[in-house]
Amino acid sequence: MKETKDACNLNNCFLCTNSVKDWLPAISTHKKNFAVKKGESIFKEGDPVKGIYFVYTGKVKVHKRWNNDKELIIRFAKPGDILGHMGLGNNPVYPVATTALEPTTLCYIDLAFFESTLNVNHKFTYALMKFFADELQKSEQRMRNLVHMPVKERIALAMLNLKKMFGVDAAGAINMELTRQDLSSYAAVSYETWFKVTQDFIQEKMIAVTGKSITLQNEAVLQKLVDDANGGFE
Amino acid sequence: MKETKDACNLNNCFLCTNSVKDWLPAISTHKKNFAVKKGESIFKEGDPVKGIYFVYTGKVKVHKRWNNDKELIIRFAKPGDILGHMGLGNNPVYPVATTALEPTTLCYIDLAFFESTLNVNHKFTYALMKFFADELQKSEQRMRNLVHMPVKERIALAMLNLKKMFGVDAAGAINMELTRQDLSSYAAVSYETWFKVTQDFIQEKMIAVTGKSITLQNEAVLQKLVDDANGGFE
DNA sequence: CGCTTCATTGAAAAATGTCAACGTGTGTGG
DNA sequence: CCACACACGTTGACATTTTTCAATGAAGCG
Repeated sequence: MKETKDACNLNNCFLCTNSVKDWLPAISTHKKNFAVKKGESIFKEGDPVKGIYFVYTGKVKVHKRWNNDKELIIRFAKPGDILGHMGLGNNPVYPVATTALEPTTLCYIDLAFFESTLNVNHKFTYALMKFFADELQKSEQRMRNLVHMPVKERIALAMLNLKKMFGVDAAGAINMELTRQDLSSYAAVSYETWFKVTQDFIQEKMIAVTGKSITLQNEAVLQKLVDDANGGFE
Repeated sequence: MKETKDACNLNNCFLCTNSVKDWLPAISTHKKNFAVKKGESIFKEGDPVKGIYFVYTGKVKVHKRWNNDKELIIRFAKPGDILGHMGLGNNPVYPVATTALEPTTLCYIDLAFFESTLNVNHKFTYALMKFFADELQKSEQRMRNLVHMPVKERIALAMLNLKKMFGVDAAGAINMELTRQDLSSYAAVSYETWFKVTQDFIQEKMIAVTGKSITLQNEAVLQKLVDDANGGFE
């Protein structure tokens, strides 16, 4: 992770777009920008919290390790999102790890300046509170889904989520390259299981896979799988 | 749920303890107090969000339904906690249900006044933001635990959590009465499985159960189960 | 006393993960 | 350019875990 200059023009991250105008100069002085290479870690589980990151460009996975070789991808972060906010509570240690999935640029402010910002910049505090409320809602929704949904449905849901989050490219493929390991970690299933279910989906013409690109060919059926699993409750 | 007078003296809920002094009169005028009977629902999944609740006394479960007959208990709320905040994001519908587990008193403010509070009362917004950050951290931790931990460990963890959250009574039993259904929903396992594992724990003198009281007799072993499952990662 | 509800238990089924093997490519050093 | 090792995708068989189902027993209640 390398510090860079001028990567950010104060207009496309959560911090800047949610700050009052006259606080921007202060941000400009205090912020740092970083460039992160694909596959590089931004922080790891257990690292002491020193500051908070805002994603400017790129994509990042937020994950939690399990038993040395398994992991669960909690969520993805994309431009406009926040990283490292879970360390803001009482526990001064990051509870999750974050890794760039493609070249990523970040805006960073240290905890001290972050606290000043919260005190001065009420618009930001408010926006942050709302952001957390949303994240919490998503997290609890996801918790229930992961706990109760069968594997097939979880994988269908994962694919739908990815498309919703990252959109599709010109060819119609989900605009995100993930290793198969990552895909299975996101759906919270073993790699082999993920593979087999995916084969089924391909057989049934619900998705198409070429290399690392995934195209949803029949979103309606995938959605129906998920809906049926929910039994009418969302 | 019945409205009551004078149930709250402005000093023991999240709202009041985190507000600036001169905002308390306004709260006093706008707040409502409710008494909820054991087993009664405060709001249900899908209900439109009208306001936010603060637990004054009692205990509440926050749960999400699944397929008409299964549910997952997301978390518990006790005095000082907040209910209904997940509706604060963009989605104006409660994503979870809340049900009183014993006679409970609540403080309630409607959304309009809540928004005014946020605008005026920055101390409160700040505290709320911190609260959400903590909740989010717990939620993500719990998500990973529920996904990766085997049943036995999940149940051990559930018991330890309950003790940590609610403490013990004079006899040393966990200070909370839950139906066995609720217990299994909290550990995210089927009722029968919960029962069988619990029997094992009793055999091995790790817990004792009399009626609805549960006593942890060997917390260290339960904790070790959980720690081992985590493989050194917290 | 009969009925309903809940607790308890065992057996069977279903879902998922684990393991090992095989093939296919891909890069490297000779 | 070839041979080899190595990583990774792919697959099937198998083991394990967990749930589901059904039967039985116990307990409360009109």
